[in-house]
Amino acid sequence: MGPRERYREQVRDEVKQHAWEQIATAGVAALSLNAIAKQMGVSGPALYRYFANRDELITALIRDAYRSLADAVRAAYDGGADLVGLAGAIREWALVDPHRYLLIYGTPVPGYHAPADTTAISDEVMTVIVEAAGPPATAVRRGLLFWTRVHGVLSLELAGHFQGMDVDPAALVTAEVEALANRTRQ
Amino acid sequence: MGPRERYREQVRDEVKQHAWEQIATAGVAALSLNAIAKQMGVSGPALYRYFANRDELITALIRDAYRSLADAVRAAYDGGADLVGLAGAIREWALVDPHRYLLIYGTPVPGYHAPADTTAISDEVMTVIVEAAGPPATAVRRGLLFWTRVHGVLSLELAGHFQGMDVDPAALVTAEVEALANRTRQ
DNA sequence: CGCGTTAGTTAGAAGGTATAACGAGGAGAA
DNA sequence: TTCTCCTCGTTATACCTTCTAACTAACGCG
Repeated sequence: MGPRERYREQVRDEVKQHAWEQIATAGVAALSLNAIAKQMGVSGPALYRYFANRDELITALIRDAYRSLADAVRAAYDGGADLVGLAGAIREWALVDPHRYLLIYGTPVPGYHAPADTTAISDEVMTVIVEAAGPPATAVRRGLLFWTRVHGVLSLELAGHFQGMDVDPAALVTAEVEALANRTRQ
Repeated sequence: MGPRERYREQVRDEVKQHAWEQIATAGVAALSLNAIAKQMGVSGPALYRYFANRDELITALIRDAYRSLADAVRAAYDGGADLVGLAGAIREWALVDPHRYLLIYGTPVPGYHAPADTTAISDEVMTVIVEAAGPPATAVRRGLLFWTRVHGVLSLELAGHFQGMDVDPAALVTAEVEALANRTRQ
């Protein structure tokens, strides 16, 4: 990789870093290429050398978010976590930057279709979950239920729908996953 | 109510109707006062007589959405539906216009805080669910779990995350709610 | 050393929210 | 009935956004 490409990657990373800061404070809707350019001390159109348009930047961010989540889940599993531990790891990851979680699992951007490689990373997460969800006969089913239950609590928590409701989200997630592990009927 | 106010309400309703059409096709992010004005054959600024800004329009839409959901849930309950029936009614309501459900339970608009009356309607929904979730001792808990489970499946379904995954969302919701009704441990 | 790619610039189109200032007309009061 | 005032819709404008086009400067590569 020559110096040209290296510089290019460096700038792309810097753009994404600023983008994450904007998303963390005001959500993806407020993401502005112009504002990022201003922060970086360049003119607006300069960024179009690095990202064809706003969607391509968001796609890159989504890919990175999936990658980060997959790594976190994989690390927890390799560290010996069971389903409850996995759920905790996912929740911790989400709480670090709620908008990052919502970028993946929140309201989809209209007209946006995830490229194949992001769905591949998504499958990677699911694979780990299913692996942790044994016994094999019902692992896929249990993995699916794990996913919907954790997401059910987590997305409502992140969206602030538990506000003033005397709910302990961490305990709720744990209880839901434990109930999943101990139940007899599907 | 004089003719002035009546006309005012009429125009507000017309604006909201166009707004729903836009949201249904392109999501709330693409909601444009300007485009609505064009559709109605008036200039852009004319609409600011009826809605102080874009946020106020969205607030009105959210209120209407909550109202509609509460009515649907209430109607199902009065029609003799149990928890499974209620879940089905909620899902049906959501599928009629996915963006309407996501407007309420999807990624929150940054900086937006729901006014008290919308949370009151939201409580109304919860009250019906808890009523249907008896016995009283664990009704609140079961109502909460009902909510998180149904939302978990529904939001993933609406966001298209089950695409190509061989999942029957309707059966999944039913199974989750039934498991909730038949389980012994919390 | 020079050629060619690449980065960054300014200008500008198209479209968005929102405010200000102005003219026209209907509702309601005298 | 007439007069007054409020409300509505208009245009003009400021400022924001994404994104394209055309040009210049500079840097890496052969």
